[in-house]
Amino acid sequence: MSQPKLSDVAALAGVSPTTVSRVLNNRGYLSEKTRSNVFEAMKTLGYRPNAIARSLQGRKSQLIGLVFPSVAHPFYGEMAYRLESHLADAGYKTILCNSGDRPEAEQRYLDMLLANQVDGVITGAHSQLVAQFPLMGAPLVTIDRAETGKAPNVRCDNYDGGYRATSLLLERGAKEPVHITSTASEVNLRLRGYRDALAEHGITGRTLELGFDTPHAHKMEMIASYLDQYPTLDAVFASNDIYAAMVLSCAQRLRLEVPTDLQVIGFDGAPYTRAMLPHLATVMQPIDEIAQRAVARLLHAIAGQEDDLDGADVLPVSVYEGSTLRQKQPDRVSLD
Amino acid sequence: MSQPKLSDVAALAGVSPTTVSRVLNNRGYLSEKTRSNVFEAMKTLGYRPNAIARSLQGRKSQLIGLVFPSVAHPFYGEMAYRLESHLADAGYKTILCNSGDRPEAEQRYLDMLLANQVDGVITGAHSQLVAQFPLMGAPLVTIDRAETGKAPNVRCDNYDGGYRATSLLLERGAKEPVHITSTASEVNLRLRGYRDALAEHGITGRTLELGFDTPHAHKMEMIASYLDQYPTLDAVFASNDIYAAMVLSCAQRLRLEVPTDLQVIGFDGAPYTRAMLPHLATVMQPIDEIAQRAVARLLHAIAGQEDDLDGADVLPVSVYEGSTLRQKQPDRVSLD
DNA sequence: TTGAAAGCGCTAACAG
DNA sequence: CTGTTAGCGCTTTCAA
Repeated sequence: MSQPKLSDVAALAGVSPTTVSRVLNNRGYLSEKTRSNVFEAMKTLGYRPNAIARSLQGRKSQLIGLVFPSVAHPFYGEMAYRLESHLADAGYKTILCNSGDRPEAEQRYLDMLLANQVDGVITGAHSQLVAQFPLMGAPLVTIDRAETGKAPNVRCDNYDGGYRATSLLLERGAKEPVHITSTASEVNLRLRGYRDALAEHGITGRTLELGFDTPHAHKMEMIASYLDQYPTLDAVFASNDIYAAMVLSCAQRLRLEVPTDLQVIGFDGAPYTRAMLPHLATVMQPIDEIAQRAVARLLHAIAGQEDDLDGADVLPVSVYEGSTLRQKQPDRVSLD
Repeated sequence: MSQPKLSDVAALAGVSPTTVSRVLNNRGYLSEKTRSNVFEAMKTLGYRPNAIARSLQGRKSQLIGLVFPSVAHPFYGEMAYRLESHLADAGYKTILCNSGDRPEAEQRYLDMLLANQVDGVITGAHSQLVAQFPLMGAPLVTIDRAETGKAPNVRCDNYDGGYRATSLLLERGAKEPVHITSTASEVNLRLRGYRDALAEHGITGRTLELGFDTPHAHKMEMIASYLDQYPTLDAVFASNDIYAAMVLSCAQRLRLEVPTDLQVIGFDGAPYTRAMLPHLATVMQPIDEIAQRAVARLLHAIAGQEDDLDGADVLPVSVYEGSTLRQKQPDRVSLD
């Protein structure tokens, strides 16, 4: 037989299946002798309990669905890595779903996950998912994006990140910083932070929207022609490190000196991104802390506990200055 | 009841469970009337078939395990994304495992996957897995690394990549190119390509080994001090784009002009890496083709077909020249 | 301390 | 065209 089953072990050990199950789950009273007998039988048969059968009979599959736009993206890749690691530590397995930001795909994945009896779902892509959350049948935790609806959410302090990034640009002498983002909606907290920081200096600001589905090459063109069109722009706050990196490339192409002519700061600060672009200033998300909190809240919900945080859980960001920002201005001594 | 089951649908539709199962699987002859009755009952109950139960009773779980060092790494992230997409298209779900290159972790993940009755495993991390392959119980396809043992492998032409990268550096005037890699083992085909290309020009070459577990900051130091120590080095072939990017940063720090003083070429060319470092020359792996082939071979094996390729499946690389290589030399006209 | 029996939700014979 | 029966591998009452 290919895969030995519990009853095979029982037969070899000369006990009942129930007993084998007991030693497997370390439940109830067993004599030392039976235990070792059973263990030995398991060894010799190379027995491996069938997780599927266990899930079927019990209520929990120990499966968690992860739904992200794409793990190819450095931020989501890092996040997925962290989440999977923490879930594995807690004895959970991770089903990976790349929804590509396509709502139908999200929907299909969600159906699939529920059909597979996942104990919970973590998502960073939630047009669909959040709407269905109340009636979903499995706990959901959302990550990163501002929540819509009432699903538990863990994210970094996007507003503060936007505010601090922009303030930093201004502190270092920027007069006209632009914000580059995918889409400038009203719920975009990074944008709000940017605007508020500018407002304090009486500046209005400008936003370049790249769109979600725009092909990469086109985005490059948009950035380049924008920088070209507004030569007075002297700083960029990009809503993620990819865009920031693209700005760096465009600047090089346009012979703009960074940070002299143009200061640049990004957002995310995933380790591999930092490794590839160590000079890029960025607002660093506490990725691992977010992952840990998300897992903790999900497991909490799975355990049937009330979610006392009721909604969002906002973690602090930190700023990495790199060398795409100008040096700190020495305190000016007023001489007049 | 929370989740309606097949028998609930049967009851509501006034038929037997078998019949419901039949319409679900579209098997056998059904009267149109029963079909629609059953469908309606499913609709009103919001029925969703329990995949776990199906797997238990049937033989296949439609689950595939993906074992990689870390999806946070741009190359593996992209690969995982592609693999998951192709697997989903074929109706398979993906269990994600980040082994971090720790053999015990690989072992634990493998056990977990088999316990979960995965129909197959795809891995890019196979110290352990490959060894056990013959007795594993589920088909395995390995990716990227040179195979050890007899497991089916899909990868790019690492030797050719190394050869062409190095040849290109030489063509563009390099006299002393160094190869930077994690570990310079005998089975390192990129290194072999590098050496052979150099040999044709009568050059010996030099290798800097960074190690697998070395912390990032330390790797940076190693590169910087190496470049410092051998000022005659005029080109770098890095075994991946991260190392190449690190070389770029070090060069900047050391005031080495790229490509004038130092030419650089990397390896991998994942799209997000390309977006972030568009000027970096690199040997591009055909990531999506590799993913497609790997999935095809795995499904083939799952279907019980013989694997006619018996071992490796090597896909061609392409070279992206960026601007970290010197310009092509104009054909010299001999005047003497 | 152990076993027998029932059943998790579904499908696959085998009737009819 | 449809239903009955049995069983996937395991755990869980309930008894002994």
